Amino acid sequence: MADQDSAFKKVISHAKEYGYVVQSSEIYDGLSAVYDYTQNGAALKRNIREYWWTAMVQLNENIVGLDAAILMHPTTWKASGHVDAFNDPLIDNKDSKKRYRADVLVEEYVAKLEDKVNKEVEKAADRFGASFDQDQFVATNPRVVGYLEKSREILTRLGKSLAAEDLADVKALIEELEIACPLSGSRNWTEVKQFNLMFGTKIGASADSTMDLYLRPETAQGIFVNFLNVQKSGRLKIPFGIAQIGKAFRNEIVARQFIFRMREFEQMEMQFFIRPGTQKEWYERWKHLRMKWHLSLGLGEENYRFHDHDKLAHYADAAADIEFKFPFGFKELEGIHSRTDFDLGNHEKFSGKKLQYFDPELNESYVPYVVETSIGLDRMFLAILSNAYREEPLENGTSRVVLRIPAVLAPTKAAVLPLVKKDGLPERAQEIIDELKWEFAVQYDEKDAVGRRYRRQDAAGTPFCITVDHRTLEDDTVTLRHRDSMEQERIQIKALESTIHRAVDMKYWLNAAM
RNA sequence: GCGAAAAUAGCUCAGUUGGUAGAGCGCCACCUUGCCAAGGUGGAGGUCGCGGGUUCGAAUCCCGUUUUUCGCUCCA
Repeated sequence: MADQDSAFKKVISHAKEYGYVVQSSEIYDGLSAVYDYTQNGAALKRNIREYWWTAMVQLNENIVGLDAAILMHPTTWKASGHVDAFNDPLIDNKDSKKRYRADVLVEEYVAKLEDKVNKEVEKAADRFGASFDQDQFVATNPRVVGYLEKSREILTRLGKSLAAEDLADVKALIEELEIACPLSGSRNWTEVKQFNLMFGTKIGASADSTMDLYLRPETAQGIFVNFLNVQKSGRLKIPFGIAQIGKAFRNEIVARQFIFRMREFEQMEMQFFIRPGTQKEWYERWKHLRMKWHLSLGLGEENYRFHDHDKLAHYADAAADIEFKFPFGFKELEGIHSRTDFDLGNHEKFSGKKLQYFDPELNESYVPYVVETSIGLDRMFLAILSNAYREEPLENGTSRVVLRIPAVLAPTKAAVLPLVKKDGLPERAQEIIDELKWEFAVQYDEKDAVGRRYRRQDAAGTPFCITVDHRTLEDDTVTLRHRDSMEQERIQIKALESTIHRAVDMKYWLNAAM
C-alpha cells in the first residue's frame, strides 16, 4: 500500500514537472479538486478525445455528434431526477464519525413514536378483547393522542424548515428531540448542511429578473432533450446513437485522488436509441465494443475488468462499469447503462412534448429505449498516464524514467536533434522539422549531450527521436531512435514520414477495436 | 464534512535546545565533449503555504486558516 502511494505520488509530480497537469490557481494556494492541463497534458487530452470521437462518430454511420450547452433549462434537472437525488440535508456525528441524512433521522424518530402507538393499540386490544374499538381508542387514549400529536408537530416543523431551507432549525429539532446516533448513542452533532451536488448559478443581469440555473452534472441530458432535433434533421433510423464530449460539474463532498474525481470534469458519452425490448442485446454489444476500444490501446488486458451493478441507479435496468487498475486499485473508468425510456419518458412528462419515434417497420410510434456508454476523459487520461510511467533499470547499471504513452496518443510524436549545434546540423534539423510539422507534432532540442536529450524525450513520452549528424549532410539519412526499445536505425529522411505515420496513425490502432 | 498527518528553490528533501535559509537534481549563459543522463565556469530562483500570537529574535513554539495525503463517508 505504501508502495502504491509512493508510485502514485511519483506519477503526480512527474505530471507536473513534465508539463501535463498542475493544480488550478496554484499561485493562490490552489482550488480543491480542480486541475489544469498544461502543454503536454492538453495535447494528450485532445488526442484521447479524437481517438474516442473517431471510433464513435467517424467510424459508425449511425452515430452522430452533438455539442450541447452546459447551461440548460432548470426543469431538465427535475425531469432527470437530479434535483431530488442530488439534494440532501446531511449531518455528521462527531463521535462515531458517521454521516446521516438529517431528515431521515427525524423521520426515524417519528417512526418510533408510531411504533409506540401501535404497541398501545395492541395492549388495549388484548385487554378489551372483542369489544375493542380501535378508532375510538386512538382518538381518545391520552397517551396515544399525545404521541400522534407530537408526530404531527415534528413532521410539520421538519417540512416547514426544509422548505424554507432553515437548516439551523433542523439541527435544533434534532437536539430538542435528543436524537442520538444509532451506532454510538452520541448526541454530539455537527451543523446540518445542505449538500447540493449540482453547482448553482444565475442567468439574467438584474436581480429581479434572474433565474436559478445549474451547471450540468452530466452531459447526457443535452442529448436527450435534442433527441428529436437530431433524429429528424439527420433522418436517422433506430437504432442510432448521439455522441457528445463536454464538461460536467459536480460539487463533490469528497473529491480526491488527483484528477480521478474532480469538481469540473469532462465526459465522453454516447446515447444509443433502440427499440424497446432489445435493450439486453444492445447493452451486451456495447459492453463488448467498449472493452475492445480500451484494449486497442495496449495498456494490458489484465488491467481491465467488468463490474456489474447489483444496486441500480434510479434510471437503469442494467449497468456495468469498465474498471481500470489505477495506482490506487481497480476503479470505475467507464459506465455502460441500460437507461430504458426513463429519461425520454420523463422529458415527455415535464415538457408536455412528444419524444417518440415512428418505426416504419413496426408501423407504430414509441419512446425509444437507451443504452448509454459514458467515459470520464480525465479518468482515461489518468489511466494512460499512470500506466505509462515506468522507472526502468538499464543494462549499463543506470536507470531511466519513461512514459510509454501509446504512440497514437503521445503529445509529441518526434523530436529532431542535431548531434552538435554547429557545422550546419541545426539548420538541417530545422528543415526536417519544417517538413514534418505539417503531419505530426514535432519538437526541436539542441541542448546537452544527445544521450541526455533522448532521456528527456523518454520522460516526456515522445515515441521517436530523429538525430541529424554529419553523415546526414552527405547522404540524407538520419538516426531514428525508438522510445520503448531504445533501438536505433539509419533511415532516409524521405522515409521518415511514412515510418512515423505507420506508428502513430489511428487507423492501425483502432482497427483492433472494430 | 469529521479524524490524523503534512506543506522549506521547478522536483526530491535536509535544517541542531528558537539566533542571518541549505544540498542534490533541474533551469539559464558561455566553453568542452559528441549516439543513450549527471565535464568546466558563471548565473537566476525561496519574505520557509497564508494570517495572527509568544519572544530581543520564529522555518522551528502556540492559535487560526488554505491546500494536499490517508482513513471514515458519499458516488448517477
